[in-house]
Amino acid sequence: MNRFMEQFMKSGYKLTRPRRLLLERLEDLDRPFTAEELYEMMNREGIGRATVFRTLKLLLDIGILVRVHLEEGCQHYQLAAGLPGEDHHHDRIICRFCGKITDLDECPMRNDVAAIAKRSGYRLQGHHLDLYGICSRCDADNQKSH
Amino acid sequence: MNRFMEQFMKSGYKLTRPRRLLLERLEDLDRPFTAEELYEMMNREGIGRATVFRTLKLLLDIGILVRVHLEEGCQHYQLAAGLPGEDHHHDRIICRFCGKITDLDECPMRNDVAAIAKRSGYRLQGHHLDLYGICSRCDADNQKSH
DNA sequence: ACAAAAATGATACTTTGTATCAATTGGAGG
DNA sequence: CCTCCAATTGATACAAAGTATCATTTTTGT
Repeated sequence: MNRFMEQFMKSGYKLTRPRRLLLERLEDLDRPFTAEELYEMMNREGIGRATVFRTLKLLLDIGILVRVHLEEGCQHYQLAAGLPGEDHHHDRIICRFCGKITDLDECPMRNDVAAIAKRSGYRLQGHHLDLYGICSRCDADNQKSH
Repeated sequence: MNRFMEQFMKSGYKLTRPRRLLLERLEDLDRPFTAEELYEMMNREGIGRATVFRTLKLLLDIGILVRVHLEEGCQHYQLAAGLPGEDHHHDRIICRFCGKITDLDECPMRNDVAAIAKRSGYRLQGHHLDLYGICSRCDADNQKSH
């Protein structure tokens, strides 16, 4: 009976075998995962597709999981508890030509977050910044072909 | 024969009836659209599903379209020419509890873009910033239920 | 231990595409 | 202008990622 199971029952849901197994697996999953990845794990223990997807939805409702939005195969899930407060972010530049992704070393939002939280009234937990452009290499290649 | 059709033929592709019709529709579409939306339009003129998706892919390759990444139903397409340079952006705060979305009135990135472009070597065209948190209302509701 | 309510899993269906392939068409060259 | 053939099309079947239905099973309050 881990912390997720308690939270689950407190929310008024029954703790069944499939749910118990799923919540056990969840403890190890510190990185974002897709529904399909989770389904494959659970299916090896005989748990059906519908149940996995239904349980994912419940966990989102309860707040144990959050959806994170990654460019590639964009529906991912992540433990809400794994989000380290305002430090959770994901900042990068994507080349619209070749798709190359460069992660930003420094977060351009670091000085703005507190002010935005104050003005907006939100308690901020993190962010996701995608800059779009043309990388230097593609830019050079395009110049040549003119 | 509009600018898209010229660019299409210059790239070595045949300008067929379905493609001509699709490129005509494209001229009006200034907002992001999904493949499905485009398919519905084209299908009314008797153009097949496969052709619409194939042509979309070609237009991405050629650079007439870019994919934009919106949270809701995340695969959208947009005219590359419609992107207004560095002014193209989309900044907002999303409540992880109720899903409420608040658009930011001022762009927190406005002062950082030039420096990032310089350091990264990318020619920046726009960005997309999602802040995540709990809105004041959900935050208050959660306090109460403890 | 029992009954009611909740949850399950098999199955069929939906949505958003992709692969196949026989039939058609655009356009380069004569 | 006409012909030919590679490129393209659309019908169809298939795939991946879910969702809806419903008869059966499991939990839990008493």
